[in-house]
Amino acid sequence: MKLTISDLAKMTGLAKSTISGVLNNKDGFSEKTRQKVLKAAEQYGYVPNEIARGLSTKYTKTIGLVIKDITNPFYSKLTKGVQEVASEYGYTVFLCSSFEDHRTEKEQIQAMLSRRVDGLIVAPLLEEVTFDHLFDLKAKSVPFVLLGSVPGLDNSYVEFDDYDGGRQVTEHLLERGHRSIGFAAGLPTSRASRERLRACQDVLSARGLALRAEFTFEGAQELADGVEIGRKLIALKERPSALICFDDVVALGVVKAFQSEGLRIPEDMSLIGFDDIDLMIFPLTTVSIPTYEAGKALARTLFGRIFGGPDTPAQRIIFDEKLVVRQSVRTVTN
Amino acid sequence: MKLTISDLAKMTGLAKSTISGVLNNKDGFSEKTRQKVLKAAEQYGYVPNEIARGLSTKYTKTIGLVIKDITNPFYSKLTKGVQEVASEYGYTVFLCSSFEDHRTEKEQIQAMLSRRVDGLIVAPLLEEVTFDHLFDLKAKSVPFVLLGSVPGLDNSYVEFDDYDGGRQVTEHLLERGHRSIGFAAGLPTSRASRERLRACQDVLSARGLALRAEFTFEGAQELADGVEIGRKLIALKERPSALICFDDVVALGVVKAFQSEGLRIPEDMSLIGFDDIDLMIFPLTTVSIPTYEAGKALARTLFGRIFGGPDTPAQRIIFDEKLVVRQSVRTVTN
DNA sequence: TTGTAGGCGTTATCAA
DNA sequence: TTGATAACGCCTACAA
Repeated sequence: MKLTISDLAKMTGLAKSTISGVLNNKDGFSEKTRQKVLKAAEQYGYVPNEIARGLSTKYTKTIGLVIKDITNPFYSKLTKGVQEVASEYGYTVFLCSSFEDHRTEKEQIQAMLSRRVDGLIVAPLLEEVTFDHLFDLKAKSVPFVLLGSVPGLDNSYVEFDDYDGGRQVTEHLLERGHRSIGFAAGLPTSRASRERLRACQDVLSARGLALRAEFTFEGAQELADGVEIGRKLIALKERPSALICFDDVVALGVVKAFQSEGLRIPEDMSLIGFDDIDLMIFPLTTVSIPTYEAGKALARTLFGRIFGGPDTPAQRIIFDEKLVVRQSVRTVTN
Repeated sequence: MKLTISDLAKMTGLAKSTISGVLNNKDGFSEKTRQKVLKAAEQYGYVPNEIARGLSTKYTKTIGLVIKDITNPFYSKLTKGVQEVASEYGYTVFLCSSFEDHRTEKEQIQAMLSRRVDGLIVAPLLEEVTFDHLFDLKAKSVPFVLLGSVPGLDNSYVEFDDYDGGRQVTEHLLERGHRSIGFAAGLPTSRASRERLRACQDVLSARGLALRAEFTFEGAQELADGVEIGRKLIALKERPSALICFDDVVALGVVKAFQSEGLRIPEDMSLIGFDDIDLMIFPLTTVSIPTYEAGKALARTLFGRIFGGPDTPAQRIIFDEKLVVRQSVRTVTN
């Protein structure tokens, strides 16, 4: 059914190696045979079998991308960046979502490895247990790049300065006169969320302030979680004057909860998010994060390592986060 | 470096074929050797090479997914559905975006084919030129499932009843008293957009009404396009009393444009979208589309064909679109 | 400049 | 119940 190199050899009366050589642009062939081969390949619609090629060259022209959730704009933009660079290189990408499950993450990496990807991009879940599977990759000298650093692992990574982002939003709120600040943190598996929270706490405590337990939430991930948190806040006797949300999606949920109760942002509470997602019509003050660029950087770094070999020095690329002031934070005058 | 089946054979003193047989759960091996093999594989961390396996079995345990834009919630949800089913089957998915470019679509399909995917899911661009590459797939009897039917191509597909969705929204507007209706259509490559537009025109003309040229737009795809259309509408002396948008993203853009000019939806114009995307806090009347379910259906249908062989009858799965009434359409009383 | 032979890691076939 | 041996489709020496 499918045409192979041997078929072409028979048809042209040439040897397999000749066909292979011409098709791979090696030199040392007469113009005549070259044309003959090219014409035959074209004519019969020969499609090289990358699987077979991969088996013999050790390059599958394939990379794996393991993210948390493709449904989140943060990751879909990142994915877009990765894909564009990959296709520039003639590479195809395997996409897997870990869905915030640690075991799935491991299994997906295994699956990619058994498919002999040339490299991996992983947005690893942060968790207490272990990063063994990532250290394993390093030990096996599989090329990979991480989104976010892993302590003790000397490997290339791309990350955002989440701590600084957290600092910026907190200072912005302080400048606007807020003293009672809440925080809707993400899942414990999110490094970004942790860093932002930590920065917030640091900045506050430097001013002799602190997050109050009843204004601090955890595990916010989807819109629904934001709605839930919004409802809880509404039910409280006293509300923080401002809430920092782990990301825009969660913030949007809070907005939704407030709107449905006839409350308004920022009049009834100020609100800040992270990501600066496109699909935002609410004038949310947020922090822009160059996820698309990061996706490209991840891919470029990975290809650097794939083509550069195991001695390629580890890269650390850090993207800044930048406060984008809109109208969801009001100025408090005590 | 990497452990192969031959290595295991040497280590255990058994033959390659024995190792292979045990590992693939074939029967006809004594419990003793079986244990011996399993233990060795476990102990030395043997990972089968799917590439080699693929070369010999013709199954790569790999499917390809070609969509238009992963950044659009419509496709990211669909992708999620596909992925979940794929991983149930132990399959990994190649993701490619055509970015609305016909040539890219063809190339990506080629790339997947050369990687010998077991099957393909394609959300094809609609365009005048040709569907040759899809007919080719059929001719080569590559298993594939389409999102949306292609005229004359007898192949499995999953689609949404876009015509009916268009009908529903138009009738809803008529019921609410609207007579001057505008339409922001998507790219000409979108079948969904065409169908909705066609339905709208049909319903209107059945009532002796018609879309006016100055209220009809084309090529709307991103938020920015919606903003643009919103601005144009604002600049007009006369506006339609309601605008139907090809999708929620575009509708969101229109909302944004109106809001930034201090105009309000639905007071200054009614608005309707399609998709019912999650990240919506604006109470937009829209049409819900089960994209996640469609993704699952696409994958299930594809696996049916992959495992069922070439004689598997073509499936046609049609999902209903359902009007979701919120508050972006006002009642007009003449 | 071209052809031959062997190998990549696996599965499948057939003897033993 | 096990073990040789030949594919699978391609690439890469090396020989002609």
